[in-house]
Amino acid sequence: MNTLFDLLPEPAGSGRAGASPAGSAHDHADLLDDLNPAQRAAVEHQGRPLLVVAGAGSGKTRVLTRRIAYLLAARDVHPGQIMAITFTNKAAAEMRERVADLVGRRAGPMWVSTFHSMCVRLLRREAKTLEMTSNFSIYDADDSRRLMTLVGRDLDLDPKRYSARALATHVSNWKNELIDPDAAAQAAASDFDRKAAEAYREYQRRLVQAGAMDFDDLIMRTVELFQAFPDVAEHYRRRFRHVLVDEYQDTNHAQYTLVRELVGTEPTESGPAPSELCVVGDADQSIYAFRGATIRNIEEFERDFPNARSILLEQNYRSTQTILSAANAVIARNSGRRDKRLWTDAGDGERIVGYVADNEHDEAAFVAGEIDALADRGEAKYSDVAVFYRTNNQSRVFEEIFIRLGLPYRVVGGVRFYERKEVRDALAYLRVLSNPEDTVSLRRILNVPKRGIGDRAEAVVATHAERERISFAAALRDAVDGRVPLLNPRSQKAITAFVELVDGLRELVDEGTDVADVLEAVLDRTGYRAELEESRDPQDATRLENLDELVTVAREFTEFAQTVQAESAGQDGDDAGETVDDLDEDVGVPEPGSLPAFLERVSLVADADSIPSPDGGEDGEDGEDGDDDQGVVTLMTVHTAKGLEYPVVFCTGWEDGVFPHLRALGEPKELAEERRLAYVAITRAQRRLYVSRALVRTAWGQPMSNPASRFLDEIPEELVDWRRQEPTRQARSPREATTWGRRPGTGSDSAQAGLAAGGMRTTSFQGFSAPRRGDAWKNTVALKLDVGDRVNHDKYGLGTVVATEGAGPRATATIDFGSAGTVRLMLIGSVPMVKL
DNA sequence: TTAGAACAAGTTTTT
DNA sequence: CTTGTTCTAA
Repeated sequence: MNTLFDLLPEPAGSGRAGASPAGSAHDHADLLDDLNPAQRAAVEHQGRPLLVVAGAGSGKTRVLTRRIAYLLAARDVHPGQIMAITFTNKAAAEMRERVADLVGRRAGPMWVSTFHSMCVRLLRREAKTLEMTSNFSIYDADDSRRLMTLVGRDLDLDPKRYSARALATHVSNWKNELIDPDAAAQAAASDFDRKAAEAYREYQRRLVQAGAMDFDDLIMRTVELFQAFPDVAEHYRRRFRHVLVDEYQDTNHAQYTLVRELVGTEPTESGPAPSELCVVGDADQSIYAFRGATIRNIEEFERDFPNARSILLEQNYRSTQTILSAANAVIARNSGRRDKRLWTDAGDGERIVGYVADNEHDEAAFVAGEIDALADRGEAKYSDVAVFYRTNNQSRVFEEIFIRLGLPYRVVGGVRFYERKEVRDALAYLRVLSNPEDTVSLRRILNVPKRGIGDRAEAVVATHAERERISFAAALRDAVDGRVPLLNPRSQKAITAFVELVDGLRELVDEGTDVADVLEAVLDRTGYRAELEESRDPQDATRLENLDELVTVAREFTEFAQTVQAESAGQDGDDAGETVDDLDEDVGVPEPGSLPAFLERVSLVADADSIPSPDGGEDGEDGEDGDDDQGVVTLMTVHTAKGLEYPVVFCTGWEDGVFPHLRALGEPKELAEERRLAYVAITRAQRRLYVSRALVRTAWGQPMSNPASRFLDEIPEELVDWRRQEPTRQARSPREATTWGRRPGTGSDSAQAGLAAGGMRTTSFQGFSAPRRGDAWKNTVALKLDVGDRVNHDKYGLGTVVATEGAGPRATATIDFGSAGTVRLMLIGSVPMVKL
């Protein structure tokens, strides 16, 4: 929650008292002093476009912030000429703070923001140019999906074949590629594309009608703004002479184009010379292709920006050489990448610890035991430890065991605060109050809580709106006046009550009531709170807490804005020097502390969960610390872990089908991204790294036996200290993994061909110690099986195939092993099984 | 209109 | 096994 306020303009005079004013010759020497040569070059570079290829832990934030400070101190750049773009609010806040540490309050007029905030700010300013309201709502993925559901229904699309989700994804991809509805229709090659393009057009029409933009629009419309109005683009180019982009490998095509438009690529007769561009990123950490990020942008930077310069940062200040060597070895398997080898002068450190668990519970128990031992030995606090997994559902087993052992932990990610139903409901009310035409929000709350306006009534009103070519909100008013045919009196009454309710609430807003008080009124007058209070469902108690939390957030938001205003009123004109132009008047930007400002903030800061930082300092809102000031263990997906670092890291679930994920196994591109994900995971660790896998894992209620992750094989064996590589005496049966003692014939039964190999199983079947060379075996199906085939499996013995699914590298077979149970197995790679 | 049952589907997610 | 969505009966 803390990031909610970090992005507000610094209260005037809040610059750190001790910060030197910077700007003197003495100061810029300091700015370069403790940098390595490559970092220094990146900070000092002038002129041509600059790409800083920053390996994990190579100090890229330091380079960025120093560069900004250096621009101000040594090159006489005005802060108002600087635009720094990040992907997350957290990164933006951190950058702003660190620059402020260096240059004090001169940092004020810089634009340091996310792509999306920056675009919102521009779009609100230029709303008139684009002939739209500056008070537009911002739709997130959930809103988009809901709107698409309505569109799909109206176009009579079969929701099975054309799910709102799929359509919304398709549209999002188009927008990321800057393809408008016309172009989409034009290029549509398949049936699906044609329908989707049709849906796209309608979807867009409705967005406009609702006075709303989705996340992708924010970028795309800004690009359109620049391209359609060259004078507007030129205006901003003159203003922002320095553009810096963080995490460049995560940009999509639209964002890339935006950056190009922002800096300009060629000098024109009238316009300014291109602005100075500096992008920082690491292609090896590109893990968001599924969201439209295209690694191409960083790979082709030199082609996109001719005459560009690249600087490579390979020295790492985070991890031991052992960890870096593992990371280097894994990522080296990706083809076509720019060679890059991280190194450190910090020494080798401990070996990586490996563990092969019988099942996921055993794996979790191992992790918990290790954490406990590390804590006992005083080698790490709980807050030094992070546990990574590929998918969110894997957190459960860890939670179960941690709870049982009383090990304090915190799960980061999953369903975020602002994605919770009750929070979204409450916000939908606020959005309707702020923007009456926001149809998606309006229809969301129409019957929440239940007030007798069912699907039928809603459909009748929607039809009326469509026929009369009026908005849904207007149609509701028609319903009140009895001008909607086919609406039964009961529904009409309910709608009237609803409209009056909303009108009453809107009066509060008009009177200038604080956001928090409006919110309280919403919860009370609608009966939303009462309904939850009456419920006996324990989940509803949590919902109430979340709503209270939201009220608190709103309260703090207003108070914070008031503080800022009071302070800056007192110190007007004192700070930050003269403004560069009218940009700082911030036309169209909502009044600080107002309802629209609040809504913008919560739309753009979905980052509600704070992550306990490894230094033990907790920045979360629920401050219950672990005992003895040890903090808490952090659990999260690898994606969430990007950008973070921990002294001790557990990489769990390293199994083919889990990590790399099943869906990636057949696709070389996706597999490469999984490998980058593995690289990210490994490079989070500072001192100690653990890698583990489970032989059997329950997936969808069925036990699955997964082979070792290929990424494990890719770590040089001498770096790993395997604590355990084979199942002990137990757990050969997938059915009774924990209670199993012995099973007939184990070890000596001649029918158990696989097991007869005895100790050799370790090397042949698990194969860690003999990493295979070449990738050919990996994408081939080891066994072709059909229903009815008999097989002999190293672990489970004789079985009969009862079902097969998928094809090629994704093929799985469900096999009945009689007394050993029924197991679903993947047929890729080295299946320890033969067909009879 | 609503509540309950049946049913299907199931990565990752900075904004 | 979960979760969310759609269908059916009151």
